[in-house]
Amino acid sequence: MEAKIKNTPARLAITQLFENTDSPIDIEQIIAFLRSKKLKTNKVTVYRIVDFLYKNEIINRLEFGEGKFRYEVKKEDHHHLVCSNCDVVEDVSDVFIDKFEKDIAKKGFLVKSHSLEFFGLCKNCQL
Amino acid sequence: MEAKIKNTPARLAITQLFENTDSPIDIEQIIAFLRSKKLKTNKVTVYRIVDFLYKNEIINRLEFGEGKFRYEVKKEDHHHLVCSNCDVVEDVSDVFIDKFEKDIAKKGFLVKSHSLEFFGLCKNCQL
DNA sequence: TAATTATATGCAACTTAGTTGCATTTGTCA
DNA sequence: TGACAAATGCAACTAAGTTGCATATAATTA
Repeated sequence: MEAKIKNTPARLAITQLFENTDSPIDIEQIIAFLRSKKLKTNKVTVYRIVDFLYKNEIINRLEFGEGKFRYEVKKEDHHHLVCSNCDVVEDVSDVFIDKFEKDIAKKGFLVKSHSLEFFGLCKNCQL
Repeated sequence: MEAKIKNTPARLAITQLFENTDSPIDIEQIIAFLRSKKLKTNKVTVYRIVDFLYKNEIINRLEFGEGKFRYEVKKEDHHHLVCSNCDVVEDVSDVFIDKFEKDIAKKGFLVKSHSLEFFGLCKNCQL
């Protein structure tokens, strides 16, 4: 039998945030959101809730070379276009990686997950 | 005229290390190497040398979801197979990403760089 | 609806990765 | 062998994330 989860205000708010947010967010942004909802949740609690969601495969953990993690709700296999100028993150759907993974399997490596991100300039920031 | 670089013992040793190392290493490993060479270089200096090599595009900076950076000498476009069990890192050559980047360009995003890593189990660790 | 209790939280203190300012040292080149 | 820019060391700092432990609270059940 699974551990039963308690629907605390912090957990409900964070779940709601992830459901309504499209781009990958960091702990700081989560705390800011909680503050805006008048919840003064301790950062330790935030880390623990995020950790729980991550370990239960509800959210994904990403790194964009910033020296910290970002999180987003798990969705269909996709990758990110990260603008180095304005930090906008766009999604791109997966097309090729499956094939790639088959080639790798032939070499004897068992792929469990992958990460693919593109860095550059979005439409606006090229002007 | 470019800044003239001084060939200090630390810089020479670190350059040598990168030239002789195949898999991506972190700051801790660099310091361990320096110690093994009887150099008790301060960590600040190590960070500064690595930073210099990175900014001068001699080495690449990578993230494998560990909450820290790893570095390797720049070489032909390739990706990594990271074993979650024994931390061995294998290289795979790039096949598809160029095509992918062309598709992305059509959408108006200007790709400057990308990162692609696969996580899973190497041959040995599957037994 | 009150007692029970596992689950969740807050706090303070800690760790690890990386950074900054400033005084001192050291390669290099003339 | 000076002179001086470049590099280093030190100490103190920041930022991200973690741990132990005491307290609080959501949810169950009597």
